[in-house]
Amino acid sequence: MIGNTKIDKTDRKILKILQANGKITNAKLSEEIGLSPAPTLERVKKLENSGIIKSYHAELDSAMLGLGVNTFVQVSLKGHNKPNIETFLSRISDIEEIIECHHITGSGDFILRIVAKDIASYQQLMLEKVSDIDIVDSLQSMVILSTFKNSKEVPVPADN
Amino acid sequence: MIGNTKIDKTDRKILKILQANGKITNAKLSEEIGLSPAPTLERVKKLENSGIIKSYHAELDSAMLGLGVNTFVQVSLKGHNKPNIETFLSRISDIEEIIECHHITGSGDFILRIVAKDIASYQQLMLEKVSDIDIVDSLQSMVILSTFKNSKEVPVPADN
DNA sequence: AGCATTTGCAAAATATTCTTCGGTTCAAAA
DNA sequence: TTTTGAACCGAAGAATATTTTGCAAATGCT
Repeated sequence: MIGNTKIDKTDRKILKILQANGKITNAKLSEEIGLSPAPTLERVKKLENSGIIKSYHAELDSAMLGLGVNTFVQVSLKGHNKPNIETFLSRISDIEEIIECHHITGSGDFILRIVAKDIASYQQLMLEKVSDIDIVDSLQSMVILSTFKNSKEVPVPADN
Repeated sequence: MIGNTKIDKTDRKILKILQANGKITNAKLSEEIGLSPAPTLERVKKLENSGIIKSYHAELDSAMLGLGVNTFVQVSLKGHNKPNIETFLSRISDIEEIIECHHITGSGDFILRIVAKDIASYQQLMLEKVSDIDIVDSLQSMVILSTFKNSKEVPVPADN
């Protein structure tokens, strides 16, 4: 067996807190869940080793970094076969402005999440690096005007 | 003046590293950027106080939590006026399964990111809590089949 | 039930890390 | 040249993380 994964109420509390604040000290975390530091740390380590906690990240303010354009793009490929898909993925995997790529059901084949400095550099990126891929059939951009919710916290359901 | 914000090459290194690993110790971070711990911490604090670093989060494995369904939903409202938009936002703001909501250009008015345990609970959520909002005109769900890229790291451009 | 085993926890000791405080260098401006 | 300020370093003290030990309750087995 690789890893046992029983999540109890205390673990769920921990997960909720660490999603909201990944940099909380173990001491404060233990206070909030009503345990002493030692077993608290033990639980966190177990959650990390089991893979339930995948990683920790700093979230930046993209506007302050000069990344003013934020979009979703629906991509359709000319053929939906495996080699085409793999070609597409390998072409976009190195483009750091493309921060998400999901294979989806529905009208398009993929949906991308892209950030860019401005419309000009966004256009350049799309023309030179995405439209350029010859198996790309159609692109539909959705520019984000404003974001009302952007939670880094996923609900943690009771597993029953 | 609120906060001065000059980002140099070292700051960009720090931002890149903290995006990838929000829990790195200040000691290791200082090693990686070639500085001693003291000025490293000073820079991190400055980036936090300026708002460039907004927060830190643990990233969880949603599949391991039993959240097997992951979707994007395009939402069109019946009227695009301000009261309608505000009504819509207030209705969805409390739904924790809706983890993102963006106002967008294009065919729809909003795009949502939703997580659910399974198709049944997803359907229930959509029917009872989203379709139910009477100013919602149309919904188009895109179910994520697989995710090829899900970077928590935004490119940090040189500001020139 | 009775015994052994496991699990979860707390307290204390140790190790690591953070954080602050002078002191130094360096470059730009007066 | 002198001054000023910014950025850095090293060391010391404070806070934190981590390990170890031992206890108690729950669990499993005969």
